[in-house]
Amino acid sequence: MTRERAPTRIQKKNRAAILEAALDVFSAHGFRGATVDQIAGAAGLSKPNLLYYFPSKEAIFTSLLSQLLDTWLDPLRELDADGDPLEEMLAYVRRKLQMSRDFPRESRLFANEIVQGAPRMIDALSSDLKTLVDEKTAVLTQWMDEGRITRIHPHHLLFSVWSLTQHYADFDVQVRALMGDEDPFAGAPDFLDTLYRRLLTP
Amino acid sequence: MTRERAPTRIQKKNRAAILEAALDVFSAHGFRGATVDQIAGAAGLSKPNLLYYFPSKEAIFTSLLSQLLDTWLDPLRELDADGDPLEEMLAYVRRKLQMSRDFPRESRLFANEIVQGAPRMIDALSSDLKTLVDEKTAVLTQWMDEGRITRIHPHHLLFSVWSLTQHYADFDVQVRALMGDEDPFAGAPDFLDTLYRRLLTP
DNA sequence: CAGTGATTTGACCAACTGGTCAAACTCACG
DNA sequence: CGTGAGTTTGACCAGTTGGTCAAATCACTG
Repeated sequence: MTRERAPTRIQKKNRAAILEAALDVFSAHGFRGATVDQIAGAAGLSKPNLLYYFPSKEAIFTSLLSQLLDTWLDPLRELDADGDPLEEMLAYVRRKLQMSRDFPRESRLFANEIVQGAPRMIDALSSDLKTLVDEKTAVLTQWMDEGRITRIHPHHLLFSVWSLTQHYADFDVQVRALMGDEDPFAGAPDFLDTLYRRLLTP
Repeated sequence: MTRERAPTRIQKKNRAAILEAALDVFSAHGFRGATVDQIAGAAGLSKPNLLYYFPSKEAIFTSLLSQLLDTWLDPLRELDADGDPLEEMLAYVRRKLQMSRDFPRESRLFANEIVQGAPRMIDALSSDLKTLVDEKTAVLTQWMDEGRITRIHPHHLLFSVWSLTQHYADFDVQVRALMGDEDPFAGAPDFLDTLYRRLLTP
């Protein structure tokens, strides 16, 4: 009594192609700046054909968002309350920086959306993300109470990790325009390691 | 033999109203997401009337950009090579944070543009901004050579200031969704002061 | 207060965009 | 190899958008 049939080979291939193309286009132009035609073209489909797989542009976008948000938050989820506080934070920063290098489109997709007021994400932010952040700030606070890392405002500490790492993905053009040939990701790990070591060592 | 007449009272008033409205609308929706009608409405003008003052949507945008870029870079310009290194940097961070609090629209305007590849700003970035950054990184490097602040990559240091401060403007919705009632700008100055004091003190 | 240049507007246009639909085509399976 | 479900498409539509233009209105100057 399956409510929906299993997806066919073609469905799987095309849905994947559409989401991949949509990530490309949405992250580069934002929701409004992207056109269905553009996405269809990038996915190698005609516009009506694309709309056979997704009911609307909005549906593609939200499908993409909810699919990616989980992955995006994984590095924070891995922060282990039982590990060594300083090493846990340094490892978290490293994971986050790697995501900025390896998945800049995902970063820009979220950046675009949030800068414009996150009209399609605000619910996820104030539920899923908030829950996770509340949980992890509690861990940080405990570490501080135990005197194992410097006492600083835990929210601002998390924001600092996000902004410092995502900056390399979101503001990529600017970073590259100013650094010339030098690879930003060559010096960034050391810089961030030094920064958080000095900030967090009590 | 004036090539252009002096602007009339009405011209001054309307041009200013248009740029103010354009800042509002562009910063909230990005270039493509903003409509001329929206800007005209916000400025209290009809669309054709607005286009009497600016030849196109593009012209409004670039006019706005070039007008604001100068102000936006002022905090960095004020960094004084002859001052005390640590205090100069801390003051710079403070000025930058204040701009994020007092001019979040300007911050988001640039953020929107740069995230999308800065198609209309790339020239300004690689000329004006690059010149300024080259000059100031030289100052930072000298301070490091003199052993007056920690030796770290100067570019990454500047990027860190930008990302840490502008985050509060650009990602305002997210920050507020996670902090609840608490005012982000209450704790931020202390956090950043601690961070840079610890990072830069040799 | 007449005349002239500055300002404002309604009507309009062409291009673009998200989305629909019936018809045509393709594929897997018995 | 026929058949029905799954897939693709050309033609089309309505709403939006950036921009134009001639005509009307307004504001300042002599």
